[in-house]
Amino acid sequence: MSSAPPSGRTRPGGRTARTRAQVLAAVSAELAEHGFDALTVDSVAARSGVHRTTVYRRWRDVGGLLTDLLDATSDDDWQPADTGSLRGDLAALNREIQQSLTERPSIAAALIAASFRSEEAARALRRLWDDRYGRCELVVERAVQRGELPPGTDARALLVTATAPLYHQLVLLGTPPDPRLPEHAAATAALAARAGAFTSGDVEGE
Amino acid sequence: MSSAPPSGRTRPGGRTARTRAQVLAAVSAELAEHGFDALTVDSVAARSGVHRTTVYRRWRDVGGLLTDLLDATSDDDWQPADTGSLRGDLAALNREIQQSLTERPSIAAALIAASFRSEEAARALRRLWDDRYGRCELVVERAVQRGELPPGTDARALLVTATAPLYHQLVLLGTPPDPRLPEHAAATAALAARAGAFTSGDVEGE
DNA sequence: TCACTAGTGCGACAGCAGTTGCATTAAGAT
DNA sequence: ATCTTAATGCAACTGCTGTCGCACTAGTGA
Repeated sequence: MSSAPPSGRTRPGGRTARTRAQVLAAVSAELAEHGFDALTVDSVAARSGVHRTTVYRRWRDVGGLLTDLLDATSDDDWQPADTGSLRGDLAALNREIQQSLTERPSIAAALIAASFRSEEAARALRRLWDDRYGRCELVVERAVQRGELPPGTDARALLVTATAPLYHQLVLLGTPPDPRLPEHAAATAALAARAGAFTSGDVEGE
Repeated sequence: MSSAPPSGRTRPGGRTARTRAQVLAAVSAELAEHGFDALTVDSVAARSGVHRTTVYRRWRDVGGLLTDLLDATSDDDWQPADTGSLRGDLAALNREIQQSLTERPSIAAALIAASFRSEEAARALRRLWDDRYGRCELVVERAVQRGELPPGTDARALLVTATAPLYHQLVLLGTPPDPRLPEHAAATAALAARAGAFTSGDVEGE
């Protein structure tokens, strides 16, 4: 998961690396100044000093640029916070999500927008989410070990339920960010999970 | 909320109405045959037999076309199902949402995609959601009257929590539709709501 | 130091999106 | 029937996106 598709003996040396650095810096700067809507391959190329054709060849489109920027800036040893309680862990996670969707410039928000135009961006985003949700399953495992949750809890379903309201409000509904929403969504999901809502597909009261 | 912006004495008679019908039919057909990605103003114009310029003038862009199609096909007297229980009502609502996002062609999915390119589509979509969520508050009121929920329950927050997992899974995460998800998300939200998770901002255990 | 070639620069090109000015048609009013 | 003008048709234009062939630069290995 590094930069662009290799084609045989790649040559990651001086100039190539410099080109990539210049282009990614330009993407970041354009994103900060004009936002995602104004982000075009041409503007990035002009700003970076690299030729249009080179950008098109190596990154294909705006989605490719954002994907590479994401790979370059993401820390590969990310792990969920350990606050000692399921609710606290989920709240911390939700705060991170709200932060990443609200900050300016938001690479996450830009990537989501780009995923509707670029198949590469869509795949990159799904890989990212799959990776993150996978790591977060640890949160659920810890809660089970603490006896907070029943064994057999569907970690992925719980995590999606806890985080979905944030994405829905901020990305789709376009609601202004509510500082209490991360905690509230976490608390709600934790409450339902404790009641066994994510265990063996059956919900209390069914 | 009818068709296009009027500019004085509008003239909704024969030819204008015929043009609109032809264009909307073409949008629907293009959407069905080639999907949203291939939906361009030009292709719609060509198929409808109406001139490019006319489409650009009356609908501005793809978002405007989808907005008008939505207005034309939406029933203004929609109301949530009354199944006798909160959980049942939410499940029915979620089934409708899953249906609208999964059917081919999905105007809803296309409109969501378009909302990232067209400001008009974005506003139309938010109006639609605001309208729907507003009508669905009735579901929560009924539940309160039945004694299923505590008074003072935040209807909008509950509804968003109940429906968010569907949008998140289907639209953002790109997960294939799970036939049990509508019921499960509804049951989870109903469970949390009964425990007071959406009452006066405080959650049980805080 | 030298040869090989991946990567880049460059210009030209096709194609689509969206706009503008003007001519034409037809809806609605008298 | 006649007039007014909203709505449409038409053609030309700008600007942006993405591609292609060719020349050239500079890593990389010998």
